[in-house]
Amino acid sequence: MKNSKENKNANIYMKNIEKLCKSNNLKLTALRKQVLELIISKKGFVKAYDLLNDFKKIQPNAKPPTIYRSLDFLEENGFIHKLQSLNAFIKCTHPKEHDNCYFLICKKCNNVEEVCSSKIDKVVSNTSKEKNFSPKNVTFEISGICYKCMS
Amino acid sequence: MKNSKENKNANIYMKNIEKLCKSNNLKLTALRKQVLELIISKKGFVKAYDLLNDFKKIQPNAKPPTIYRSLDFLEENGFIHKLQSLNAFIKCTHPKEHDNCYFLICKKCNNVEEVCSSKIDKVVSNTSKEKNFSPKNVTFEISGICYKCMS
DNA sequence: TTAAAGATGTTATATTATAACATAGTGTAT
DNA sequence: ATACACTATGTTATAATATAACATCTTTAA
Repeated sequence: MKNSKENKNANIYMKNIEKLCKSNNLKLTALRKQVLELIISKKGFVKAYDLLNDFKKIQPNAKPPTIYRSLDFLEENGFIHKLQSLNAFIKCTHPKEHDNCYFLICKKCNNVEEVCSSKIDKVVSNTSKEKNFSPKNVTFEISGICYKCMS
Repeated sequence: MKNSKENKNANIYMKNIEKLCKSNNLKLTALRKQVLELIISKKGFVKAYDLLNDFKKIQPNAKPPTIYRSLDFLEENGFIHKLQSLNAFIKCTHPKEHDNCYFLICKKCNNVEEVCSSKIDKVVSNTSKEKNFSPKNVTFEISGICYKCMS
């Protein structure tokens, strides 16, 4: 029951990705799609080499570049994010809706909450303006303990 | 002339670190001090293995753990920061003055500006409160183009 | 239909980081 | 001063993360 619900959500998610790729003229190849499906099938973040091992079940002779190239494509286009403080990857919860996403990472349960906040956006742009800086990418990751893990 | 000024600044910086270690009961061993001196002698950030190569000029049989352990000590105690998006390290411009530091990283000239801003602190604490999250470490790195590199 | 561009396959290697255990130094209670 | 515990460092090995370089296949557009 729970699984079928998750599958349904995953299907909806993938349909959306396909639509976005079509409208943005992006090539969601079989490989890239399979890699993304593996990523979204995970509860939380995933490490590149774990992904590679998973992927080898589909395609036994997959190699690191297989995965890293797909990760590059998916990240460049905002379908996944790299968590820099963990060297890990996680799906974007709302691809193509805006630019930067921020993360709360629980050290205990490893849950990652994606936060999208105009307040943070503003702080980024204000800080940049003050410093005469032209921002391109923002890494904003707060690690700590989530409410579920606080006793 | 310029060099002697830099040496003087480095000396002042190290005196401050020594004072802080004394008052905080931290062991600034010869090794740790030499590693920190190498880091502060760099204009910007430094990669661990570059540091190791530099350090080998002093101590030819230095190994990765030599460096990483010192980096751990220096980071834990707030004397240096790790730039997560670059896998690199940089001295803290004002050690022990507060908790979190934020960075503007220029992709062109590789200059890194450390930013300490109560506005950012507030956004971190407000975001955390909203999400019932207890923050421990903050990674906040904006990469882009600095004003000197804008044409 | 064919040249160019893009995607994937494949081998090899670069880069970043830590585990595990041995040895040496330091502080402290006796 | 001695012996113990603790911390730091030395050393070997390897784990974990990521990319370079080149070959081949596919797609696209002229």
